[in-house]
Amino acid sequence: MSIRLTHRELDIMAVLWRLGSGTVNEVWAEIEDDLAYSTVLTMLRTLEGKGHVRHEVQGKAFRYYPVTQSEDAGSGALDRVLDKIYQGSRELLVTRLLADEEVSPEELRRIRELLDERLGELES
Amino acid sequence: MSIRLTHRELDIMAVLWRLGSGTVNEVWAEIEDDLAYSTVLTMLRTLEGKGHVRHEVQGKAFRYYPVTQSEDAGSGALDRVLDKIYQGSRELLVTRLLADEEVSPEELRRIRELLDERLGELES
DNA sequence: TACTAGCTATTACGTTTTTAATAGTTAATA
DNA sequence: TATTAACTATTAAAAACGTAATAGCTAGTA
Repeated sequence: MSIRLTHRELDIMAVLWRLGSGTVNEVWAEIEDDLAYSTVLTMLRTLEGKGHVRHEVQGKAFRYYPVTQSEDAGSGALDRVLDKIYQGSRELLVTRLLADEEVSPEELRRIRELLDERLGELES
Repeated sequence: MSIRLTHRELDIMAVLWRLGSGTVNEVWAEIEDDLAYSTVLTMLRTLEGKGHVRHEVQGKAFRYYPVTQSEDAGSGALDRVLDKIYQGSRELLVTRLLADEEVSPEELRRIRELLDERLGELES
């Protein structure tokens, strides 16, 4: 079975993926919701117990590093969305993804390039 | 806050979205995992309590209809994946989505068309 | 009408998740 | 050295999830 992070676990992993690493304090500061410091601490220990993060001692604090990478957690989540919501249709998913007003033409172009590359590979 | 279905709730909603509607029996038959009939029943009642489905009496059975539509639940889930895993980068997400070996050239072409349309809109 | 198959309603319970208070520890510092 | 600020460790416990047994109801049918 694919890796399955809980809601809150994902919030915390996301911070570590973004920062590369973080102390409890750093993670706590980044989390949007108003959690207690000790809650974040517990969460990180839980994640460590599950093998998703590891820590090194840094002064008197622990510095946590992601072990599970976003890709590994991501593919499961994305596949699930693709399967359950968009019934396996990547087109539907992409349609929805690009329907957003905020997508810039530049981003669209880069994505098209990406597609062209991929198509080139297949046709050669 | 966006709609947030639990894992199992999503499984069940996915069936209803696909079939359009379903009795407990029908949903139960479609769910892959080996659940007790009463579990599915409970789940549907829970979903009804949360307003995600409604039912009509059909003979002696209930026929359930989705109230929450896949798009509504989907955007939340997709946005979350986009945000937390791919750090908001649609490119990264699309890259991953199309990296899959199983994607056919036809599908890629259709997606490219989709992109071209969208770009056309923006440029005009 | 009595029976029964097929449903729904009720109730419960183990597990996981989430949150957090508070106790203990340690490294710097007055 | 005594103090304290900044951490980690321990312990609880409420809430959410997931699962299912069993009781109760009802429409058809023998």
